[in-house]
Amino acid sequence: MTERTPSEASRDIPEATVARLPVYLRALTGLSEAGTATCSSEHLATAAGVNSAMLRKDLSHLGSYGTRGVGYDVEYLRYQIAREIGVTQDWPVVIVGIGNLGHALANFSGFRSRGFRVVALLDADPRRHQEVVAGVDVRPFSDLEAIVHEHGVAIGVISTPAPAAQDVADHMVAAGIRSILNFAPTVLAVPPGVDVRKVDLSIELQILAYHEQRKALGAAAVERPVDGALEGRPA
Amino acid sequence: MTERTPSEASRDIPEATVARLPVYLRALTGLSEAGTATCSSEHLATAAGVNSAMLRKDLSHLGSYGTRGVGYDVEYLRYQIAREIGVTQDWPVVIVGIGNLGHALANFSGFRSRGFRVVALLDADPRRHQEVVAGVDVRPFSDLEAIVHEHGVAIGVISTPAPAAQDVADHMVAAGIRSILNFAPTVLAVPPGVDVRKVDLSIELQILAYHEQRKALGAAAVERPVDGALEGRPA
DNA sequence: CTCGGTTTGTTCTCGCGTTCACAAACTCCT
DNA sequence: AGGAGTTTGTGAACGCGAGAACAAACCGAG
Repeated sequence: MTERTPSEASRDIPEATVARLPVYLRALTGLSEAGTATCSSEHLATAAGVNSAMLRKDLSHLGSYGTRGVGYDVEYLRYQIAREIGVTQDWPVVIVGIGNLGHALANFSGFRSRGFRVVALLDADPRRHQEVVAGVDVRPFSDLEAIVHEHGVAIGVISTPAPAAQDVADHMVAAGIRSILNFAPTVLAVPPGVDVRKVDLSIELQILAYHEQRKALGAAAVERPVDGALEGRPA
Repeated sequence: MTERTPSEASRDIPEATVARLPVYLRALTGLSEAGTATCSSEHLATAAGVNSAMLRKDLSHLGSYGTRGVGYDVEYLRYQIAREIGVTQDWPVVIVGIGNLGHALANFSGFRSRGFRVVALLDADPRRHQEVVAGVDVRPFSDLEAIVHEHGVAIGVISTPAPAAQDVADHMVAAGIRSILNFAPTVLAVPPGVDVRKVDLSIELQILAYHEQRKALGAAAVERPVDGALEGRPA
């Protein structure tokens, strides 16, 4: 096993590794712009904020790029990771729901610079159809299927309010989109074969709040130890 | 072990469970608004998009709320989870970096409705200091420490461009903030005891792109089976 | 009061992900 | 050429999380 033929190695990369590859890619881009030609796993791992052993294992899943005793060629590794992720090609993307968040997403330069091209902005509200955001005009949601077929869109972004999200997702799937990035705070039901990733801003804050509360509780427990049953039980 | 005193049970909840509690909370709020008084683990799990066994195990970590043969009291469980997360109290939040994304975050109603209150918007650019966003006026970044102390801010949100993020984080930590939600595409270095969660929009898209490429490759392999060494290579 | 039906809480098992530790391999210096 | 120093790639150990399965507990009918 562990053949170094790309198509061999590119089989079954662990999900956790896939989620970190973009971080490595970003770190490598930074090193490249800084003029670094070669880097060790330790160096790159620090830049990516991970353990060096984990980095090496992650990279080993895509092949044996790297030279023992030397390190990794920044440009070469960057290209290999980009190819593995698939961002050497351009991905046309459509954004549905042009509210505050949709505006921000449409203007986000990080998409363009990382292989994604926003080909259309859609909104159900006719009052938004006059607008032009980030050089792209907002079109009616009913144009979705035509746009998907015209540009070969494979990835859709949902930034609508929660109640509209499922309907939008259904239409996306019907139009042939198989990858959805969902910013609406709702659980989406999609048929098998369709990937959904969700980004929920308030969930992240709530996780922080939990730990923050924990810290405060821990500090309070030092002052006044123990004591449990207090707030529970209306039943 | 497994005492049901809240303070006992609230020790060491697995991180994976913590990340799902907000989802359950959202699902319960939905059920509550729909007028549902009681629900089974199966019902709630479906609403939250998870397995019922996992839901029960998650809930068991915070205590034995729920009645065998009956299910969970929606309101009661909702309160217990909210208390466990810490969103029964209000968390003052400060947002730094009022660009497109900062605007969207400041206007995001989901924060307010889930126990978070934006007490200040900060930006280093003086041209933005005249603006009023979502009823809050944009103030200079140098006001950070004063605001943190005045309002007892424990959570900071960074929505600046990447190059400014580390500096902002440093000032936040210096001002006493111990929880940071970072939207800038950079790895933040913070001292131990400070929690950082990151949301990177382009990383999510890249993960989708990887799987999308995979699907396309798989489909191609069906047409033309086998054969390995093709795309790799610029040694 | 007893019994059948239902649902929770928990135990057990399995697989994945992370970390450690080391052999293999490369460079550079003598 | 040979050896010392470095760094990668990987095998093995460990811990955590997910799912299946089951006993305990509760309700309601008779």
